[in-house]
Amino acid sequence: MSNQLITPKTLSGFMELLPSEQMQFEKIRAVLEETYRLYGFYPLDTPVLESSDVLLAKAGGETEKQIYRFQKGDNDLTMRFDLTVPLAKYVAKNAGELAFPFRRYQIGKVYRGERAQRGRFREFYQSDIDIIGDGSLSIRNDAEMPSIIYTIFTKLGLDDFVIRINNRKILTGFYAMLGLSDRAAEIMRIVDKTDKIGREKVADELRELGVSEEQIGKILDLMSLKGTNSELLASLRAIPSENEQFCEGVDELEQVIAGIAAYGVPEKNYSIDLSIARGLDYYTGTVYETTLCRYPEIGSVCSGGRYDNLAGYYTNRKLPGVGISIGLTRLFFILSDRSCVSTAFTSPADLLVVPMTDDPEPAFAAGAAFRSGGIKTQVYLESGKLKSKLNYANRTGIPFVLFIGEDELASGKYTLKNMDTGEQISAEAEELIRVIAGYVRKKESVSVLTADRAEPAEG
RNA sequence: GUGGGAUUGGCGCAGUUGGCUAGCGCGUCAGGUUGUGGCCCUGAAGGUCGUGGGUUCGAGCCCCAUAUCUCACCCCA
Repeated sequence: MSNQLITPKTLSGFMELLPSEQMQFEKIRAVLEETYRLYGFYPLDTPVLESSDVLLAKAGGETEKQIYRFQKGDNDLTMRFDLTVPLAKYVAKNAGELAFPFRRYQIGKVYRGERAQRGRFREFYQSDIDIIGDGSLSIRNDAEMPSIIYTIFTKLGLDDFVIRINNRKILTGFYAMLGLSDRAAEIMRIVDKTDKIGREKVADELRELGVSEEQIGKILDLMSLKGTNSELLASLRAIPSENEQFCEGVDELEQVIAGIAAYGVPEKNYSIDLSIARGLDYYTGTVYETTLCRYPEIGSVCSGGRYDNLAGYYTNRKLPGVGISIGLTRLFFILSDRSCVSTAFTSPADLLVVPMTDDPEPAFAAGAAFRSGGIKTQVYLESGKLKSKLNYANRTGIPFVLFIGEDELASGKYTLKNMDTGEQISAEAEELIRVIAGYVRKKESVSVLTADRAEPAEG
């Protein structure tokens, strides 16, 4: 009979969590969501499936190979591979109904049919915010994005991160000045890999592309400019250029950097980095990439940028936007892998009501009373030994158990046991609610992450 | 798509140059303790060693094939 069983398995590249891990994940997710709301973004939920012609309007090359696409009847369907393209469609479709600038956040699963790898998933959460303008959108929005990221990461308990910022106009303008406009996109893709493969290999790849030694030298010199943000801006200013795009890029970058400072983001958490370019080619100006300093090898956990014409595939209306996307699944994976996520307080409830008599009704009444007092309450409904009931509270981490037996029914008071301390008190519901609420509040005030104290595990 | 590693009770692993009844830790269940958990002690259940062939007196171990997982490359969150 056992040979007829089907092995319970989860597909490679699909993350599935145990209950306490899921609680941790949800806590992080809640921080993101709260923060987005705090900054005045609308929630948005678009379908996981879209018509292929809609989703693949801009795709091509590598992207297309990694897409989940299939036929159902006469429909050609594709699973979304990011949240930005569906947003572009949504805004184009509903432009008449929306108030611009349109600010939305979306936390949702996306799908990429690439080979799974450490920290790389086929199904993963992206957590996006974007601001879309009608006709135009102030560059100041480009400065707001990093400030939101800063707020979120700080709330999570991370402080050792850098939001790296560049502007693609600087790169495209610069490459144009070198007479390399025709290969700008490829050059950016290569340059973007510097962190990973190093200067030498970047030079090799550029050489293969047919870029001359002199040009390579200049490209490498530009991207390896070092210094503080103001020093870097000064260096850029010092580059003699008549190229309009280049100058515009430097202007924009300067405004964005000034804006981020004005938003109160500490200097150590953001910096100009002329080597980041982003692979996706819909970015037209500001680009961001965020790395955790303790874990540089995992790459970017959050990236995005400015796109002037993403909705251009769907409408003639000009709808420029700027957005940023947190790779929530990857962020969670790496943080819990490094034991940085606090395992404290992942229980689904604050109170477990345990009936000690055959009559469950007093327990139901107690459950209702504590819930209306704001206490997350479960009533234990199974028969069995007290030992296994208490053990259930242990396993799930429920911090309080309420006993309702002969004694309690006779006295009209409940017995409340604190599972951490073992301490028991006897009182009426109202008082016990205060005790539980106070205890729970204290426990919940602990930061979601313990990253600051954790040593990065070497592997 | 290209390379490397792995697959042994629910989970994590050990298993020597091929040799008796395949072990360990965690977990589960029962008891020690019938309204008081975690710790401890005792005991029990649970395995066709991924699958299919082959070599051998004998295979968890060697050979071939295959599946799945995993790490890395490409690309990306």
